[in-house]
Amino acid sequence: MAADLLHWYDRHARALPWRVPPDGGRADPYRVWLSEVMLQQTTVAAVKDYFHRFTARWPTVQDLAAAEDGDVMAEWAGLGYYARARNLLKCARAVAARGAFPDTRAGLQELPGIGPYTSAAIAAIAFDRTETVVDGNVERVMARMFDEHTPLPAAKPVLTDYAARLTPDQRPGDYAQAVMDLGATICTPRNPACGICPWRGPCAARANGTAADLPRKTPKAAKPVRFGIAYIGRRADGAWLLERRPPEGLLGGTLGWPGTDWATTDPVDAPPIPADWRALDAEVRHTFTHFHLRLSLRVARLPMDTPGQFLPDAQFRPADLPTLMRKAHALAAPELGA
DNA sequence: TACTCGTGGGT
DNA sequence: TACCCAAGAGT
Repeated sequence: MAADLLHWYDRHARALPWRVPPDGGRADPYRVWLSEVMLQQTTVAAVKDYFHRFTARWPTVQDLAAAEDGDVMAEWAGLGYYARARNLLKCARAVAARGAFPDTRAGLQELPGIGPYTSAAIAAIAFDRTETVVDGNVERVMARMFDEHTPLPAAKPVLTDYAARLTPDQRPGDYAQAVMDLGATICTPRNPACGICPWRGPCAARANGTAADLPRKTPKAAKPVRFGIAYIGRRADGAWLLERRPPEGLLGGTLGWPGTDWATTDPVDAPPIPADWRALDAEVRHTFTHFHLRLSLRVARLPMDTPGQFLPDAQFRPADLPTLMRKAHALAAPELGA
């Protein structure tokens, strides 16, 4: 069964920057690790440019380990789930200190930001270990192959067991990528292309006509709306009033505009410094994983003797901000002569 | 176990 | 528009 999938993969593998060349080039553990962390809960299309920028700027794990925290956070800005960037640096420094990546799944999983999926992926792809990767694609493929109706996430252990049963001991890295590619291109969440699937023969859901209904998932809670105010201040010399957010929690470690907490009740105006703050009519609407945010904006031109942390205009790039803060800047900048 | 943690694209 | 979804990890 695995041979059928590998045969399909050999003919349909997509050209992705982090792939091992099909003619036998060696997988670079650093690039495999970097790509897998970036791909956590993130689409291939979103990752591509980030991967190229990171590898161009930091070609080895030693280079990344020596980078400044703020530079890495700025380079990651816009990709989301910023704990990944914080853990990326921790992991790079741990690997640089020990000399190289561990070459076993257990060793890899001790590192920050490397969990059950990523450890298996690196071990299989970079070190040719027979390990089973279980991501969202694999869960969906296994739920259909075995017509498993138990809803996720409760079904995860059985789906993992199914996946392990099918894993071959030849070409484990290619096989891992093949199952994920199958899920991404054929065994898709909606309208699966069962007619051209290399596993259409053994697939139980295909036989039972249930493929499109699997995997089942427990319903998610509705997202509440939260409200807040952000203050975009600019000094007479063009410098911007910005702050580094605390290293834990939402947008932890990223650069952003000072502001109120985000609560389900109307925010109380609380400027970071006294000034002639002016409210903008437009608000930023942004959706996070578990709530919607409506962010009101205040802008002010600030005198040169204003206390606080200012970033000179020449060093300020909106692209260094997370998307929410970038949206706020886009609305406020025209009001501040930028 | 269940929750937290971003963002952009597809339908 | 309002969902759903994406190569999950940490707590």
